[in-house]
Amino acid sequence: MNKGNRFFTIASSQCESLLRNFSAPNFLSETKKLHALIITSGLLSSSQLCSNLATTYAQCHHVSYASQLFDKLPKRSLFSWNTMMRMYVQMGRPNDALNVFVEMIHSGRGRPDNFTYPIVIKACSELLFFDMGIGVHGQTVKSGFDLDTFVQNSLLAMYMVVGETEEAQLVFDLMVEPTVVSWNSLISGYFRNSYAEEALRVYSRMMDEGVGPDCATLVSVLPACGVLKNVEVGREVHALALERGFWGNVVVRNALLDMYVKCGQMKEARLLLNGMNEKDVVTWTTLINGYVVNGDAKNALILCRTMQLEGVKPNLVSVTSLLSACGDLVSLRHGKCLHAWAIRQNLESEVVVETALVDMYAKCSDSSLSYKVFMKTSKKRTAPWNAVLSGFVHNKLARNAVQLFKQMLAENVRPDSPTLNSLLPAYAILADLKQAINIHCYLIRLGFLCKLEVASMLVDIYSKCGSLGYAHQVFDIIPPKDKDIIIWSAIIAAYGKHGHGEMAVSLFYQMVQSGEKPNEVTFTSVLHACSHAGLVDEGLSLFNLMLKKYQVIPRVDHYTCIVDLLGRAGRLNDAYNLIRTMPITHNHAIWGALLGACVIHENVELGEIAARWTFELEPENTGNYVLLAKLYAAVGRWRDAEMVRDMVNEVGLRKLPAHSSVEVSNM
DNA sequence: CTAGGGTTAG
Repeated sequence: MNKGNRFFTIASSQCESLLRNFSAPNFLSETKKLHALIITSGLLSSSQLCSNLATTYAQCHHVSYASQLFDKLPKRSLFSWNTMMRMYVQMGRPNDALNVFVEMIHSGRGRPDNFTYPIVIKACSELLFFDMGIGVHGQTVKSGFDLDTFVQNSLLAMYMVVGETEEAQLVFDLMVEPTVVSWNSLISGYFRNSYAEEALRVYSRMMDEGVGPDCATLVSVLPACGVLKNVEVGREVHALALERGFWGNVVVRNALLDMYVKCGQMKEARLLLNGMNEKDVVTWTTLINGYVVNGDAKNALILCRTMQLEGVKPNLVSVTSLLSACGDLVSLRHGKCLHAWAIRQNLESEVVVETALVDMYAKCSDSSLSYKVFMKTSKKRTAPWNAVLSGFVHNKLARNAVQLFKQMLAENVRPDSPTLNSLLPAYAILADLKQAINIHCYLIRLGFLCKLEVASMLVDIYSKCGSLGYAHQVFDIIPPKDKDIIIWSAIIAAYGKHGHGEMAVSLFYQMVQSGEKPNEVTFTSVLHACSHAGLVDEGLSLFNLMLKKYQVIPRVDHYTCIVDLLGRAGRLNDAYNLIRTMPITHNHAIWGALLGACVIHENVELGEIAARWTFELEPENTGNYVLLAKLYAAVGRWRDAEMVRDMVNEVGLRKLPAHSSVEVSNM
């Protein structure tokens, strides 16, 4: 042996024990040094050491060294197979993990064990490889590993991920001793598959059976309390968190905070935040977003300042929420500030931020900027298209919306239900029958027509186009038992709009008979139908029905319909008294209804009162001046009529220009 | 060595 090499050699037993200790990513450089030492010591020929080195590299997440060494191994231990697969799953490469698994099976060089299956099953569920997952499940049954708790838990999780809740429940029911992990998977799985009630039921069963919950339990059950707005159970969980010492976990605290937010308990949420001494960016963002979704955008922006003052930087999620707040406040100034901030933070090319920016500019009525941001986004995702579409419709740029939708199809971007929810109102604005038939055919082809909200919007579109026949056809497609209050209201409004009062009223009673409880919107539609068709008695009795039987608190538009009804019947004083005695504040519409009636019945005294109110409440509407002039002319007061007409011209000059169109250039 | 968890646009 060469004496000079003595200091640089190392015994293979030493290597083995060192390698065993280097089993985490932060030992990568040590592993590399040891690797070099093994080579210079001539120990690489030892297959045992090579195997150890490969697995250590796998545990250090060094894919290329691990796989190079692993591929050359003459004999592979089960441990090394498993470690390779786990490395790939942990590195977010489940596909490669499955390739290793397939190689293992086909080469006949290894038999999967109870450690292999959970890794493989996890890879299947991450790839949504449902069929393969079932196959692996079958293999576990054949080999008897399906009785292993870890295997069962991973199977349960996989079935939940792919949406097979019944299969998951079956796995759970067959477990001899489900652990807290099994219960947690069941709870969060039901929640993620939108069975929130079931999630709560499982939780209470778990508590009844005396299974000790852990942090994950609380974090799994709290979102279910949130969507169900079940603050009672939420408070119980809160108490449990304090009692069992889970309060120290920031994730639990954030989940609790979000539960209060989702239940609309903003005061409690705020108190909770104020009482926390450790707050992370998620804590703040949860409350900021809470203010936004609970309609208090102003406080969201204020809270952002507070957060920054406490030294916490907003993240991508915070910015999207805050941009939404700016849209709600129609505050272009704040929105632009946030846009600039997002650019500085290099967040502006994140899809969620881009989408939020498009949406914010649209809500602030700046369609050009909205479109400009959209042009810079990646056009592959549906979300930015939806945002710019809904923005166009929001700003009444219906033609642009339809044009953009066609472009979207030309570029093979797949529309989803939000796309249609944004787009279809554009067709209602256009009121173009040919276009309506076009989109109708398209919806049939894509199978979107079975969706109730889509059908309801189509009813509205045909109604706006003046085609009651088509509207009714669409209405009839929906089976009676599936018809909801929205589609009923749409068809009632359609008939009402075109003066078919009797039909509207008849449909209203059909709806009641079908077991649907009319709401304030339905009553608005049917009352409007009555006033439009002059069905005075019918309208009054329906109004009575609304107050007495259905206990609907009337809004100003209900009163407007009644004023219109009474007015048409010549009962002008009754109408006037109703306005004066109703328990809510009047608006321009109700006085407009009275003014219209006064013109028909040539009542100057009340007409002047009504007109004065409309001028006050709606000074830019020239129609009211025209009505008053018409009234004066009808009773022969020509000079007064002339004077009012002159006022129209003055008002007309002050009128704002109509919305400008946005140029949709070729992309 | 293996299984379960929170905030996000339209």
